[in-house]
Amino acid sequence: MKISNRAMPANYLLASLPVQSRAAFLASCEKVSLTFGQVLCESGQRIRHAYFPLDSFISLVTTLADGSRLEVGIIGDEGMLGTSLILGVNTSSQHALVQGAGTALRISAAAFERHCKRSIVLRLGLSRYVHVLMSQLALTAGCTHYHVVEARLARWLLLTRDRAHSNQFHLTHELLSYMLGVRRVGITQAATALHKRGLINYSRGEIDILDGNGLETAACRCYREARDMYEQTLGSKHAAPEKQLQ
Amino acid sequence: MKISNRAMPANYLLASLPVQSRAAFLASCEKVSLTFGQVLCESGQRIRHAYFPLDSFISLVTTLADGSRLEVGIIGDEGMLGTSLILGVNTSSQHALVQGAGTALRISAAAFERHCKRSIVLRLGLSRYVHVLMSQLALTAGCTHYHVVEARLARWLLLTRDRAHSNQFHLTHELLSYMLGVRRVGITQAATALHKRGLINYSRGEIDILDGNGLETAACRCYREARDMYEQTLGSKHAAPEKQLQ
DNA sequence: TGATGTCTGTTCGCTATCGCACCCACCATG
DNA sequence: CATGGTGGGTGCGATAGCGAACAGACATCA
Repeated sequence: MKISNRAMPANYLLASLPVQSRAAFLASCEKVSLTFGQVLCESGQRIRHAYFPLDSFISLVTTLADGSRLEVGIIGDEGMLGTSLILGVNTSSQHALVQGAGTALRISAAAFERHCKRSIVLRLGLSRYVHVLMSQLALTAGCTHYHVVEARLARWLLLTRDRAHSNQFHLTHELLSYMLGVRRVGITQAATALHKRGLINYSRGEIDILDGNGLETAACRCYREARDMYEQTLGSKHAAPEKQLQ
Repeated sequence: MKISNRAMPANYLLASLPVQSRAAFLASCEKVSLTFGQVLCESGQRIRHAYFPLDSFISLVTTLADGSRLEVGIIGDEGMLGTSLILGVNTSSQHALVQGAGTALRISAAAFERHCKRSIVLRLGLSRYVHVLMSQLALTAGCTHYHVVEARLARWLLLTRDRAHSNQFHLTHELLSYMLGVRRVGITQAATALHKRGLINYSRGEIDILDGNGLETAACRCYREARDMYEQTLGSKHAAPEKQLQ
């Protein structure tokens, strides 16, 4: 039952909210373009806006005291950035940077908090996503610890594909190594292995997924698990999303 | 300004809530004893109760599709188990098992949700803890990935000490290896190293921290960071906690 | 056409951790 | 006092990933 009409990008988290609570909320949003590499919020800093990606996607990166960094989450049109605001906290504890350029709906922190206060169904709907994000954080912690780079890379490429809505996207090995917390050489080796198995192609930063199913087999099952968890909690992204402004 | 009166154990998360919202809440709670190894909720199962440890503490364990397990959080009298309920979700995504026997305040899921609905300050106070927990999940993901077993073990012992309120507690290498996701032998080696440096003693499961400050030096800075984050968001545990029932 | 910068591939020695197997020390119990 | 269970120590080869350095391939721009 996959609906393939991508002519009008939408945010499925917003689309999953009840109609009556959505109109007023959308009126406070503005559509913005996000450029690759843009930093939307920094760890420890005040959150100025919440973002609901439409066709962009955003990495959540945690920074340790010794400076090491690791991507712990990725947010596309299935989610939102700025969940802390739902919890009544207006500082972020992670960096957020744009991995895939595109558009997003943006709302100021103040307006967002106001809407959350006013509409219980809105807050509850978004709270469910906070729960999903927490579960995914825990899952990712385990995955990062136990699984080899090749499987993690495959998983990451699938996550990106789902959010980019395309089998092709731009990503250098350098950047991937940063996301997965390994050396660039480690990515090159894993990517070479996936390439030899005919699953992907890449050249100078242009990655092309040739065999999505094969890639899913190469990935750890964490990919499926995270996806299933989302659908169990928030319903299938593709189950007749209601029409949405913008 | 450390208050050392431990005669009447209290849960500091509850103590941090405004007085007026607390009385009714506490009336719905009952004091229960938790025994070592008890499973309080299972991944994917319905949550029956929320728990606020008094002198017990609880491990949050994530399970991957391939069966590997990893502890991703530890909950003592600074927090609570069952945060999903605050988010309007009544299934847990992690296992929770009792690491340190003792007492806790328990409240049924239904009553908990009712109180959250009624009292905004209650919900907001607990929501801040959800934020802390999320931040700690992200931190732990990075720590687990980058830091060596010895530093992680030191951190874990300090976390446990804080929650057990004692420099001595019972924990076998076997169990520690399970928590940290490494071989038992890996723990033995790390523990031997810490022992040789005069930081800890242990024998047949009885662990004794000899030099807390030294152990903190041996641990990665993630320990301090997590602690600081808690205090920044929820205030110091030891800043004159108001008197509390039970 | 050449110069420079970006992206990818390869190699080498090194370390942390793994998996497995076995042994020893201590304790409780019959 | 014998026995079995639990907790801890040691040793060995295997391996995933690290750090560093270098080389080639391609693109852009002067």
